[in-house]
Amino acid sequence: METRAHLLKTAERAVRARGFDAVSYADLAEEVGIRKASIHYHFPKKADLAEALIADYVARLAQERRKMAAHATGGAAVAGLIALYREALDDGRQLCLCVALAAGRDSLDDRVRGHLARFHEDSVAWLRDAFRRAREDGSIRRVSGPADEARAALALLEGAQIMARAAQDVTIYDAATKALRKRIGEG
Amino acid sequence: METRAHLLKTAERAVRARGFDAVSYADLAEEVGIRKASIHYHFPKKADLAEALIADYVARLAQERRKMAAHATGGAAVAGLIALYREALDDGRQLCLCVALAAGRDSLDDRVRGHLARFHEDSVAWLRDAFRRAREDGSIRRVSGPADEARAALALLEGAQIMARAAQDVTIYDAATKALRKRIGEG
DNA sequence: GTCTATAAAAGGATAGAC
DNA sequence: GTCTATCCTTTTATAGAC
Repeated sequence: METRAHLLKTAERAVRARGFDAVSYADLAEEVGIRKASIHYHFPKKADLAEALIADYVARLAQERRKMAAHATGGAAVAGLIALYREALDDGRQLCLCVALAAGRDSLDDRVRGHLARFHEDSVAWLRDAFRRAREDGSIRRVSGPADEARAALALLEGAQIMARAAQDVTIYDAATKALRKRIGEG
Repeated sequence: METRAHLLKTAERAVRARGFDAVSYADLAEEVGIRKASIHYHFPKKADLAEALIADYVARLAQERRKMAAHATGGAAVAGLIALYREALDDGRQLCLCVALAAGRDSLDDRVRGHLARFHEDSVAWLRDAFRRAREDGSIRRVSGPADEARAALALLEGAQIMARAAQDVTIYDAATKALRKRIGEG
């Protein structure tokens, strides 16, 4: 793999597991097998690494969501996102990168904050559409306002991830999302 | 105020705003007005500070919950917790300490992890009882399983805090919790 | 309990050779 | 692109005087 991609992959895993501040160029250098000075060729400042990480992640997630939007019903789309966040948990070892970054120092970078804001807007917009469709096709019971449902659902998934990771136990994620999953029927 | 209490108060605010790794003894020393070496008298290792912080916080929250459990209905108790987490947000500047610590390095300390686990267990147990009462007194609509409702509610509140803090905007917390709040009636 | 002084290590970053 | 070598700063932590 090209070094830059290797670095991004390694850094993402580390940041999602331990937090941005807890990951150093020395850590990355050892894992990737180059010297830490070499990392500065790819990411001059650590803030550049943060920005590359989040840009990459947000783009990838947007793509995943686009794929899932093709699901037959709104309910199936929401169920897909619940499953995606469960996978991302990696058995209680990792958080969503956005949560990991959002929880850390509030002075990361305006570029990072921009990506973070866009991620949330996009996620909420996607969920809102899914809930709207679900209200039409009857695949989710008792949909109130799609916009509020969307924000509540995203908050639920992120919070469930944090609780599950703190306990290193995926079943907590399943318990926290159970009520929402049960509202999703055949349509 | 006694120095130790002053240190704890200052550290809690800083950690909840910026994350544990982003807070140094030098920061605290300046804010509290003593030399950083003096902090080691109260908290020899930084892990000792972490443990004191979380022990303090968990005990305080347990007390707050006990007070709120006296509310007339289960619904009023849940509404109280939603309001408490909203206040704790401090206009999008601070997170729940447990979320701030849980999101950081996974190798904090076994003592800290113990407090973290206990906090979640206690919170969920308290919420489960509130949902049970609400099912009896009719103060929350459509209560499914109280245990799952409890985990979902806690995940929702923590996730809503993170989203609101990332955007520095409390109204996001309100939007995310709106559906739950609307399920709470008079009883 | 708080101070000065200092150690010892880690972290981010740069210069310049190859 | 990657290396060695080096710099500067920050951070945690300790010793010992007051």
